[in-house]
Amino acid sequence: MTSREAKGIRTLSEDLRLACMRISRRVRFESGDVIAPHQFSVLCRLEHGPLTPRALADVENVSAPSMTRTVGGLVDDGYVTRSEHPDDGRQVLVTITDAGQDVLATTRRRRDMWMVERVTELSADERVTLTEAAQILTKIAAR
Amino acid sequence: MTSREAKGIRTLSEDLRLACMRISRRVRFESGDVIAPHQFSVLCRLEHGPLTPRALADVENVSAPSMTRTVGGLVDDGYVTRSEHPDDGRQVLVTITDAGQDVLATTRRRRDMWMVERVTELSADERVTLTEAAQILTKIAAR
DNA sequence: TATTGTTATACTCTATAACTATA
DNA sequence: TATAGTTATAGAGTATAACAATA
Repeated sequence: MTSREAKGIRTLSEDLRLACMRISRRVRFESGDVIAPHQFSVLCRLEHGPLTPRALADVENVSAPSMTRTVGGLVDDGYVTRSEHPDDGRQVLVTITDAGQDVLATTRRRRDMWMVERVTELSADERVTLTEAAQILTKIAAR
Repeated sequence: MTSREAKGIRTLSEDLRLACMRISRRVRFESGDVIAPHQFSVLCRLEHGPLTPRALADVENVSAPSMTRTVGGLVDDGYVTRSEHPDDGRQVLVTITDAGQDVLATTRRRRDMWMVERVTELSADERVTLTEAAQILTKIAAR
């Protein structure tokens, strides 16, 4: 790799990072979320099956008492339910409700709408470029 | 616009938004920031000149008392200083210090490094695509 | 009288330490 | 003895209401 290419990578990385962070920030502030970020994140984890508070705390990188509180709030709002674990009396299963699935879908729809409004204003060529870029960015986000 | 194109826009928008938000989240969690997000944001605002707490509160969309507290913390950490406004005895000027400029530069360097590591692993073709995409995403973030 | 900044107070989310119940 | 979950308590960051100083 030449030094010119290395400088290009630094510039590209900086431009990409800044754009992604600015877009993310604006989506969070301007899409009219009805639930808090930490609540949304937990509901996403429960989308494809119940989890214990311990598992939720680990995957969300928060303490067990914090997750107790977060789950408590979601229960109060009717977005999840607590039930006994079938095999282990110490554990609890947290399950998303229909209302929880609804708020998840609504939040995503409103967030996507923010981006749709902007992508619609682009040229067809720009959308082709972004379609290729989206695959690469998705790969970056996952690696 | 055909219905097929509309569906493409929705899918593209969703993919782009998710990738941007995931990248943003990982940068924030994995780049080892030494200051809190709200502190970083305020320091950025002060980068090109002093501002009053009132102006900072407005641009950051927080209350005046919250900004009093945030500025107080930055003063305690040595990243900004408070001084009298030359023309208006009610107002205060908040100015970034050299240490504040340093922490800003360090934070950006570490955040960019996260992205450089990933962009380096891509093919030259993929980087060409992302170079075009970065311009479009920057436009989206600004509009 | 309006504006700037701060203080008083309260609510939320976070944490660590201690406690209860179960494995 | 170890683990899961909760409760007790405290530390940040946010807010609104009230206050002092200045325009």
